[in-house]
Amino acid sequence: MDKGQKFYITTPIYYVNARPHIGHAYTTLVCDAIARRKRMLGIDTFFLTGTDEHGVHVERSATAAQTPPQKWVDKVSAEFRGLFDKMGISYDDFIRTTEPRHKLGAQELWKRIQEKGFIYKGTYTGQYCVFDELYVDSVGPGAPCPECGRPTETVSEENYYFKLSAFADKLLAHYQQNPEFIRPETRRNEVIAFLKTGLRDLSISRSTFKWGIAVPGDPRHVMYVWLDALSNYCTAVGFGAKEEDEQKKFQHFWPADVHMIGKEIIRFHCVYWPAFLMAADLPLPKSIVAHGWLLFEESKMSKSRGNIVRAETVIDVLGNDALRYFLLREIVFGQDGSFSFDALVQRYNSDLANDLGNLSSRTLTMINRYFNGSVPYPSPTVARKATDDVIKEQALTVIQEFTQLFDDFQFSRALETAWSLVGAVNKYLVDEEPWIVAEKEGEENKARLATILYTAAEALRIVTALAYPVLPESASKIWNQLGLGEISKFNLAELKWGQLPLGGKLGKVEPVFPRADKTSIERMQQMEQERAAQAASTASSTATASSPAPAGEGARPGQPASQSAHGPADAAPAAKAAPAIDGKISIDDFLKVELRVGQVKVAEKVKGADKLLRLEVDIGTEVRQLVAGIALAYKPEDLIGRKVVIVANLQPRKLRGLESNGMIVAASVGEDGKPVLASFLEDVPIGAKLK
RNA sequence: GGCGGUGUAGCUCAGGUGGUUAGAGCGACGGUCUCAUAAUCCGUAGGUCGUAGGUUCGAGUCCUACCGCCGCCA
Repeated sequence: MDKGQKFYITTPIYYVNARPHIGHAYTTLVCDAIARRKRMLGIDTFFLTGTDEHGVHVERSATAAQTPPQKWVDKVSAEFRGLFDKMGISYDDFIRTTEPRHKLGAQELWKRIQEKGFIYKGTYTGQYCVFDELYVDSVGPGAPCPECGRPTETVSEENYYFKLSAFADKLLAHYQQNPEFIRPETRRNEVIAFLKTGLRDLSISRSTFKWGIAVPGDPRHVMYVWLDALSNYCTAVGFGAKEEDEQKKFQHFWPADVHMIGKEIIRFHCVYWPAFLMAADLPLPKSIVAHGWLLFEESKMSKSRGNIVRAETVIDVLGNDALRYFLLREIVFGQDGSFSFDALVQRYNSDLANDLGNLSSRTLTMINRYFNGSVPYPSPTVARKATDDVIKEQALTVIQEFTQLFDDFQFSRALETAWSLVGAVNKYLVDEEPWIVAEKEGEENKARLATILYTAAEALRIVTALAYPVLPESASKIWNQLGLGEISKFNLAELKWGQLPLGGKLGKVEPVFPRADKTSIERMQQMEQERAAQAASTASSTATASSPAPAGEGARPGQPASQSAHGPADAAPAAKAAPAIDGKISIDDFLKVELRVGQVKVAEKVKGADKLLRLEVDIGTEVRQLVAGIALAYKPEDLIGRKVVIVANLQPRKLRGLESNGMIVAASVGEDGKPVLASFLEDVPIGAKLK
């Protein structure tokens, strides 16, 4: 088992029709953390990511931008790669579906499936959704796509089909026999439910556009993007290659151990992909893990609301590790999670700066001060107390629990466990008061001090080793400060208590996580605004063919950000972000509205309208007639003499034949929107302007 | 509409097979120490466990209905 043990993990390949954002970063950094941990455990690990570059979208976008498709995809692919490099993602390979090695491999896969007799030619006449690249046979001509709501086109095409229907039973049996195949379980259940309704054959070629991989033996057709894209998992490790070492690589790494995906592409990965592989007589991946979406919280504080947040923003202000830690700690893996700058900074400060960073700082500083920067010798007997062993025992427990949880994709809980040790050591230091012990004379006290600081430093080392996959940059720094050299060379499988070399010299001690102040949130928000504005201006000049649905009454507060591949959520983020940047208006916009205090002089019901009141309101300069829909909430007699706030410069409007010159300001309360008039605690003069 | 999930303190979440005063972290408030990154540590803060019924000696934990949110149904 251990001989030749390998681990092959993949991200989805990202569709180049969208710009990289924090959702892509999330998927990728989760895989990175897993890959780093596996490597640290001494496992031969291969971590793949890349870009998906074919399809009609790309062809149209490139055309619209008057750019050759290849040039277009080169540019966006480089953006993805640039982001991942900036993030320090430790991918072993970055595959692009426009590379020759991929094309050859994808065609090879096609040929194998064909040889086994699972491909046939058929004709499809009906509706086609260009955006989703899907045949939607459930709707008639002129109907919108049930998937994305965009108009469908009527097409009649001769295509190649894949005999997907032949695999329903086999797939079901596979799910049943391999409960780990689809994770989490709720997704597995969905797939099973889907499968039980039966499978129809799948059209796997297109002849209406050219930007794709030619179907072997029939260059009039290109391969269906998903067949093309999915095969990357094989082609990247050498499938279909002529070179012997590439073939060996495939033998070694295939099947993949984990395909990490977003929940929107489950069907493609859990149904189509294994069916393709079965048809080609290739081994199936060990497991397909679907995470949730990253949503952008509608902040109750109504602070702001970034639409699409770029990972770069967070990285530039707080660093890579802050982003990694936040996403892995805050979000329950598998579920949707929300991202906000507030939560990010809070997490950063409390967990990283205050807890871990400060623990490191205080412990190492004391070793520097009291022991000249050499790891002190703990006393085996005299100066030993039970509290020391409690820390040791807890550390051992944490190693176990962390391992179990992390390997079960429960990153959040794994980190929680690790941090329980951080907390325990901080408390241990307060309880043992090494700074007091240091002031006392005598060998025994000296030995006691040594034991305390050794215990703290050793616990710190263990947390650091465990946290490395999540916090590669900072863990390396702490490791260095502990005087331990290159952390990635450490074998995590051997992690146990007592490995901190006695007498070892500490490195230079300095803060690893400087506290973030309030301005960091503002800085990030500002960067987002600038980027969004910039994107909006470029987007207008290079508008893509598939423009997203209009924002309508504002994008729903839960835009998925973890789009991975051809899903419907692929609308260009730039355009989506543009209209409302972050829902804020300028002060000038606000000042356009003239709000004044007025006093109600006359109030009476409007005949024939049970909700309307006719009001005469004194606003200092004049008495205005207003018609307001507040009759259900206020009696006319209760209003007379009352001071209210009105919008004074609203265009006049006629209601029930009465001209209304302004609007009364009221809160809308409850489900039925009951109006509650705005008022003041202090007395205010009539005509006062609000600003 | 069908199937599935979910609704627990301000926030994010724990709460096998029903059983004393419903938990944690963060935030808030008060206090403490001083080695440390205005950090640590301690204490407090009173959440009808979505709503209404039901089963039971006893339900957050089982059942029913309803409400809300979410997902899947090519």
